[in-house]
Amino acid sequence: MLDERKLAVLRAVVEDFVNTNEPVGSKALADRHRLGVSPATIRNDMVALEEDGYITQPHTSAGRVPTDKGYRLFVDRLSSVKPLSAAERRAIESFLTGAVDLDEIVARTVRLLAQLTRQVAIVQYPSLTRSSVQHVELVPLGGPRLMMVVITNTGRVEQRVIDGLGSVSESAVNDLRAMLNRAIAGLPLGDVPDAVDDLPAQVDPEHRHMAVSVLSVLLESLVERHEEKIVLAGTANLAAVDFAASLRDVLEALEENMVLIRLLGEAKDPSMLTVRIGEENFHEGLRSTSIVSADYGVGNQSLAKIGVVGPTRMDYPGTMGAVRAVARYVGQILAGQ
Amino acid sequence: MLDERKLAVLRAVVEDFVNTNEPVGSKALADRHRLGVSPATIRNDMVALEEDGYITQPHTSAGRVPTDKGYRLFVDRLSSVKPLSAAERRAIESFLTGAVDLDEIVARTVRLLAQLTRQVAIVQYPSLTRSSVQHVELVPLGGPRLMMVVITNTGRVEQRVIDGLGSVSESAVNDLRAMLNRAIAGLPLGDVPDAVDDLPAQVDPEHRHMAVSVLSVLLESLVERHEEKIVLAGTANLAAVDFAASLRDVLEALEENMVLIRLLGEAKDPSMLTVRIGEENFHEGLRSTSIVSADYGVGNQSLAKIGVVGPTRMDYPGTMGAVRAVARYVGQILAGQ
DNA sequence: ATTAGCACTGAGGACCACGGAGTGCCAGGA
DNA sequence: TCCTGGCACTCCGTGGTCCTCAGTGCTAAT
Repeated sequence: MLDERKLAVLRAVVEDFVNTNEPVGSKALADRHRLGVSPATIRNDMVALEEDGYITQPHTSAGRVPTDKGYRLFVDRLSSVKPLSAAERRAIESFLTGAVDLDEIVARTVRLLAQLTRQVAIVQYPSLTRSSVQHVELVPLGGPRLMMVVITNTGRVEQRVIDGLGSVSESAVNDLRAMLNRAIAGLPLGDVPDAVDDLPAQVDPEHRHMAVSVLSVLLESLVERHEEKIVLAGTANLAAVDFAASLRDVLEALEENMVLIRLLGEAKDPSMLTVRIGEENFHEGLRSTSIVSADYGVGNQSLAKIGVVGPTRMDYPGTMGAVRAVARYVGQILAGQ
Repeated sequence: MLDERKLAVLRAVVEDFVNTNEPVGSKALADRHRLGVSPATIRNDMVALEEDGYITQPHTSAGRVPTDKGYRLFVDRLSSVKPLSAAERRAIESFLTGAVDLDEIVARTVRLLAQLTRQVAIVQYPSLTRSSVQHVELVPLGGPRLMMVVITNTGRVEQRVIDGLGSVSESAVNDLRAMLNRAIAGLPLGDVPDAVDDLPAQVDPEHRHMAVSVLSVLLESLVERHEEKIVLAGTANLAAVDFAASLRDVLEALEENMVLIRLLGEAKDPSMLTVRIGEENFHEGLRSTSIVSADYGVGNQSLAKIGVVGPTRMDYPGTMGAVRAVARYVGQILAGQ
């Protein structure tokens, strides 16, 4: 069905269309690629490719354009991830070193990725679920209020104000803090709920109310919003593209964090690149975009995802190379923190 | 020069143009507004207004369009801030209550403002400079590393990892923490540098190195990035507008945080609304946008700014009303935290 | 199986005519 | 002196027509 040459034609169509953004015809293909056959032959192959749904004509007497299915085949079988140039790798390093805290690492990463790919970059904050508790701090704020700060081994800090505790004695807070840290310091966050289950029983009744309040806020802060935080950059790059869907729809989709999280989250295989093309995206506004995403993490442990959103007509090998490289470097930086 | 009627004409031109986005002619004005004079008279007034630079014709035989100068006069003298409807005020309240921490307050505020104005909203995080130190926490991370967490009275938390300290003894950390908090808890951040100046001298020589490192990181964290954090929402609303400058330029400007900070920062008068119109913005990409901004804070103390970016052709009274109302509510919420 | 040749198709650009909104100006009226 | 009705003019935008041209599908020859 699809012999070598037909695949070569498809590859050429994708590459040319990505470059020129114009339907590509048989003659142009014969000129620009060394396929060794005449335009007429290419036309015959194109008919076959079109029957199989890999390319399509916008209208009669126009060249061909890849379909989503065509891009899919291209990504799966006809292309390989393009490694970054030395200059690009140096850029990554100089860009990411010197970040002072997690916020800055994430902010720099997302700008970097947007710049490398000239598309919209997305970076998810390291998930709390897979990290572990470094330390819990309790700070009396005066009156009936207390601030709780949870520090994780991925550099992330969650804080909450706890109110309505009645009077808070300094020593009770100290006791509770010590007890808490004894119970959960070093534990993976997933194990925290079990570990604190019987703590209230160990607190003397006078302060049990406070302990219960603190624990409930602690548990809530760990489960509820654990993966919500996402940062974007490079939306200006969208303006250059003309989408089938309106630009507005795309921008709107990008502002809905939950959508983005689901998009990134559906990667099949950790530490692998995932590519979702056009119609494969469940979200209406993103039907004419493709998303390249990858996990990043420390060691084998995947902490979160990064990704790039662009038109289906994107440079897949280059984008995949950039995403993969940035994901690796971020992992290294986080490991060194 | 500019009698009452000419001003009324200018006001009508601005209002109609904002509504329709089309040059407005003398006949349309006479029909839609009760100016009590004929189109011919309006035409004469328009000529005067054009000579003075308040309106302009895109081309002969087209209606008139306000210039930046015209909008300026409209904002300064011809319009008043439009109070929000009861429904809108309810929306603000329900939207902002229930935020658990500063991040969420800011995130909700910016989305709210974007939604109310149907434009791009900007919210700056509360400045550290005007707030004071609530508490400083030092947490040994094991080995030569230490985490420092500074909590301010505006709910903001800054954290830093300090490395390369040699061995860190538990008791030395405890001493330093206590000393630090004695010295600076409750102080405005601006006073911190003076207050810690002579602290190293009080530490026994064995741990002085650690104290110096911690202090330098502390000072750096307070001054360096104090006002950098900014959040955007509603960029999708830009897609509906067609700018003189390209949309790309506007989006690019919005991604440069330093530009935004300067834009917001140039408000003349705290607690007042500031409006910068078109050419008044120093940034190239924002020459065809207007920016409405306001301070928010607790009591008389201004903590930071919020603002809205939209086309010069915007509903100034409505936008100003929304910005003012949201600024006030955020202040209240922060005060209650 | 490949290729050259050829007739056919449809999008897009150039050109043109025309309707209409809006203008400036002038002369007459309050 | 200020306002108004009337009028000729200007120019944009629209819609129609024509033409070019890139690209196609088909057929016959290699």
